[in-house]
This record gives sequence, C-alpha cells and structure tokens, in this order.
Amino acid sequence: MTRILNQVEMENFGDYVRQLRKDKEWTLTKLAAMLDMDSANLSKIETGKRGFDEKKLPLFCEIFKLELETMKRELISEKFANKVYYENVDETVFKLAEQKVKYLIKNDKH
Amino acid sequence: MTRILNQVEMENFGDYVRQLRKDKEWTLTKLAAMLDMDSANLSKIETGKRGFDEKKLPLFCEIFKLELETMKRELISEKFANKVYYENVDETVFKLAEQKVKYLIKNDKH
DNA sequence: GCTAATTTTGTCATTTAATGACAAGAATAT
DNA sequence: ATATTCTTGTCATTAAATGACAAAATTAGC
Repeated sequence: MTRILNQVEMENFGDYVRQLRKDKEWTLTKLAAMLDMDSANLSKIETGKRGFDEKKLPLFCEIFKLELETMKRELISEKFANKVYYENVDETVFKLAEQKVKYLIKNDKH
Repeated sequence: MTRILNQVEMENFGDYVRQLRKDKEWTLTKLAAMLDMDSANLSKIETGKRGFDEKKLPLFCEIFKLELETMKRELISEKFANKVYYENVDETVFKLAEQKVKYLIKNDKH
C-alpha cells in the first residue's frame, strides 16, 4: 500500500517516519544508518521523545522520495504547534505571525 | 500620547520596546538596569539584532503595565514569522500548525 | 565646536538547549 | 530460549542564545 505523499495527513512526524520505515520493512538500525544517526535516537524521534533534526531532512526526503518543501512545512508546523500547546499560547498567535510575515515580505530588500 | 495596548499594532518587538521606553523618557541604561540586563544588549534588542528573552517578559510587562499573554503572543509570533520568512517556508505552515494544535488539544490528558 | 551622555557595534565568555553516543533493559520475533 | 529489534536512561558533545565588557559612533546640551 503506497501513500499519497502530497496530502500528508499525519498525527505527528514521528509516527509518520515509523510508518514510512515499516512500509519498507526496514529496522531502526537500517534507517538510522542511512540517515547517519544512532538507532536509539531514531527510536526517540519515532516515539516523539525528540524532534527530527531539520538538517537531515534533505537526506530523509531523498531516501523516501518526498518533497522537501512539504516535509519542511510538516516539521516546522509541528514545532510551532508544540510551542503553542505546551506554553498555553492563544492560537491567534498564528494569525499574528502571518501578518508579520507579510510585513517582512513587503519591506523586503530595501 | 498614550497607546492602547490591547490592540498592539507593531512593526516588530524591538521598535515597540523603544517606543515604550521613549514614552517614559528613559535611557537604555535605565531600562536595562530595571530589566537586569546590559544596555548594549538591550540596544541590540531594540534595533532587531537580537531577540527579547522570553524569560524576562513577566518583568517587562510589569514595568510597562502590559498584559503578559498579549506580549507573549507578540514575541512568539515574531519568532515564528522570522523562521518562516528567513527559511522561505510557505505560509500555509501556520494553517498546518493550527490543525496540529487542535489535534494536541483533542488528545489531551489521556 | 567641545564635552558629556547615550547608543551602537564588535568580540568573546558563559549558559542553555539540541543532538550524538553508548550501554543496558524490555519487548518482539523466530 | 535465543537472537533481533526497540526503548530508555545517562552523559558527552555541539550549537545556539544570552551575558558581559570595551570601544567606537552618535546625539544632546552647552
């Protein structure tokens, strides 16, 4: 069963990594080696005890033939969500952030 | 001229701090002392060369009689915006993050 | 213009957070 | 029950954020 990767609908990044890995029937050790990392740490990533290092995303996407932009978005949005959730910030923070990005773009390259 | 602080409409946090400080006619040195920090570093904050340390936000809000929640939102949204802007992430990242927060809340305390 | 006060910039030390690495225990599979 | 795979705990290492200080640049008052 292949996944349609552009409409990623996932609980969290760790679960997603695990699913991709299982689909290929790879062990943690194997995937960890491909990603040049410790299998123990990859385990922590899949179980949500650590975040996935953004620097390894290009390699990760290459391995699983995923769009880097999409995955970057997934990863970053997850970090944002965790921050907002665990620090009890109002969700309007995202509307604000959107405005601020627009402001940054408008005042670009001056 | 007093500012209505609940409808904070600001370019960026640094400019806002500077405005508040100028309104009180305080020097960098004075405000920095109140915030228990170096005036040189406060200068960098006001000119956008550094971020404001979130840990100092409660004290900051007390000094200027601001709502902590509002300011926290401002500060965090700015960090999000910078990340998205400087790493060229699509702005849909905020929609995604919102969904993920909802997911986290839904699966709360289990 | 001169002087003092204020602000900015540069640099390096210190602290803090993220990640790496390894060992040992727990769970799973054969 | 043995080997394999996965998880957990811990500590080392790395990288990022912040603190601290000196000196240059700017501004304000005279």
